[in-house]
Order: sequence, then C-alpha cells, then structure tokens
Amino acid sequence: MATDTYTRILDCAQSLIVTRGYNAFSYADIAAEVGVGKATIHHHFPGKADLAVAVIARYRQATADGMGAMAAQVTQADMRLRAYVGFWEQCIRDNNAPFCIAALLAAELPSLPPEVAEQVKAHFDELIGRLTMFIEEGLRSGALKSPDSAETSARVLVASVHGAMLAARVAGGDAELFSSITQAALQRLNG
Amino acid sequence: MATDTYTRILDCAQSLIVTRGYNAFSYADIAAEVGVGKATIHHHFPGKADLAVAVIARYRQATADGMGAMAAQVTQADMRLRAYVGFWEQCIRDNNAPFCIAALLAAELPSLPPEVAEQVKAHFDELIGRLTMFIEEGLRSGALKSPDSAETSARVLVASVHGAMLAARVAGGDAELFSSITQAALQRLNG
DNA sequence: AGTTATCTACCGACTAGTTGGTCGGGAGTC
DNA sequence: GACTCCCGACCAACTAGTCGGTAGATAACT
Repeated sequence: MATDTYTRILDCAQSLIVTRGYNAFSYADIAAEVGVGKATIHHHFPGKADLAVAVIARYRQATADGMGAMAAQVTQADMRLRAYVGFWEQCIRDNNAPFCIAALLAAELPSLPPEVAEQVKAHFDELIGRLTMFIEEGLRSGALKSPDSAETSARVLVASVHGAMLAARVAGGDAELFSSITQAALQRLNG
Repeated sequence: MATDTYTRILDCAQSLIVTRGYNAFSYADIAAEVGVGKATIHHHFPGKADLAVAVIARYRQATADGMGAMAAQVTQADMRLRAYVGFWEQCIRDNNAPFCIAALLAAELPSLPPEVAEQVKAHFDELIGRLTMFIEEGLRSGALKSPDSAETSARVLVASVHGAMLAARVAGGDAELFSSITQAALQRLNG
C-alpha cells in the first residue's frame, strides 16, 4: 500500500511543514528533495490539501501509537506527563522535528484549507483528551494535585508546551529554555 | 511623514499577518483592499520584507507605549500581569486582532527573511524584559510569589499566553478558553 | 508674477519566476 | 490487458518586483 516513494514524499512534506508551515512549501521543493517529478507527487496526493491531510493523519496515528506505548510502560501519572514533555525536549535537542506540526498549522489556521483545519482540530482534541485522562487518573490516585479540572490542567500544560516551543524556536532551538519553561508547568501539578 | 495611504497599507498588512502569517499574504491582497495599485505599495515599502519589518517595528512601539501607559496607571504587580493577559483576552473576544503577530511569525521563523526574524526576536526580548521587571518588583514587594526566577516566571507566563492563543484559535476564537488557561498561569504567581 | 526645476505620491503595463495542477504516455508487474 | 508507478511537457494563475510616466505640490530663480 505505502510505496517507498509515497512514504518519502510524506516524510519530506512533514519536515518541510515543521520548518515552514503549510503556505511556504511547494511541490517543487518536495520533488527536488525526494528526486521525483512534480507529477509523481500529484499521482499520490492529488492536491496540496490532500498531502497535508495525509501528513497530519499519519502524525495523529503516530501520536496515538507513541502515547499508547508510553502509557503501557509508564504507569505513574506524573511520569507520563514528564515523558510527554520530555519527548519534545528531546526533539528540540536533536533538532530533529523541533516543532509540533499541529501547533504550527494552528497558527496558520485561518488560511488553511478546511480539510486540513479539521485534522488540526482533531489532533488538538485527541491530545487534550489523552492528557486529561492521565491527569484525571493522577488526581484520583493522589499522584497529582490541581485546583482546576483535569481538562483545564491538560490545556494549561499543552499551552505551556506549545508556547515553550515558540520561545525555543525564537532562541535558535534552545532546548534548555524549553525545559525550564515546561518544568515550571509540570511542577504546578506536583503539589 | 506618514501619509494616509502609507498608514492604511501598514494597517492592512498587519491585519493580514494576524490572520495568515507572512507567507500567505500578497501585495495584490493589500492593493485590492486598500484600493491602490501594487506599485504604490512598492513605492512606500520597496520589498515585502521591508513592509513586514515596518509592521513589526510599529507593533513593538505600540507595545512599548501601551505597556508604559498601563504601568503608569496600574501600580500593583499582579494587576499589571492581569492587565497584560486581559488585553489579549479582550482582543480575542472582540475578534479584533486575536493573535500576537510576533507569536505567529515566531512559528514561521525559519522561513522568514533575516530582517523580519530579527524584529520578531527583538519583540520577544522586549516583552520578556518588561514582564520580568514587573515580576521582579512584585516578588520584592511580596505581591507575587514564585519558586523560579523572575525571568523564568515571565517566560512561563508568555508561553501560556501564546499557547492559549493557539488553543483559542483552534477552538474558533474562544475567549473563555483563553481566559481559563491564562488564569491558571496567573494564579501560579499569586501564591 | 511667471516660469522652471524638483520632489512626492501614485499608477498601468510589464517582467521573470513560481505556484498548484493537468495530460498523455512509457515502463514494469500481475 | 489492466493496473500501478512514474515522468516530461505543458498550463493558467499568481508571485514579488520594475519600468516609464503622470498629477500635484513646493520651492527657486528671474
């Protein structure tokens, strides 16, 4: 189903979105980097919106898988949150994919094709949903404390992570800065 | 010095950047909305980067003026932070300019012309600097509490505000959501 | 006062290059 | 023969930016 070329186009598109967002990458960029004709990209993804949707859909799946695997390994709620934040800290440190594509696309939201915007919203909902579950469990077991609801706490954490990503990007990819901001957000839940 | 047309071009460019970012607006868009020829825009701002730099430079000045006036009126540190956050809450509620252009451009940073990127960084530095001063004063007077340094506290607050902007945008301009996230960030400093 | 020179604001028409997207066809595989 | 994968060549629309030129105001010189 997923050809090598298909996957490489997807990979390339994702890394271009991470650095430039939706509006500033082109089929020509991908064609040049992957080493295929522009028409090939259109063969796999009829339109630019289709390509972006495929990227985010795969990203959502990867997030679901990754979070599931992590939750299976890590059972304590506070450690789960720490793992989520730590994942991004590592991404920034490795300069690998130092930005959540959903957060980037969220900023561009009003200029996005509707199908793409839907995917972005869906990712946000899923992410908040998952973290809310972790926090709820942590509040029940007493591992976490919060004056706010679990959902609000999840939203505050995600906002801190996304804001910290912006700060780190402005600071030239400063992983320490990201860490110092998000640590403070985590401590809020650790009593 | 500042002609009417000049200012209107600047206004239009700013509102386009707020909704679409740097890469997704064009001289044609501005020309159509302002009702001038494209060449007129080039007359006032030779290149697109010049236009963007002018927008952010004016934005930085407006921020400096606004924060200065606010600090003159509001003397308590916690109320100053509340005023900063409240300003953005109002912007989102009025659907006026519901996003900080510096935060938006920060996301696009790697694809920005160097001069524009410089302006974005400068705004971040200034903003963090101002809020750090407010918080330092609050910590000295005992109006605020924080286990972290004043600068880190400022960065956490800004990150929360920017992250909350993203969340509100994804939620279709939900000012209540922005408020609930940022309130939690403020309470962290109110002991 | 009248003419001339200079400057700013502006515009229509143009350019070279890029954008996303189409089309017909070739190569290989089942 | 049908299907997938891929490509070169092409397209209309759009991109930022340039060009020569016009209208009007201001100033300068006679």
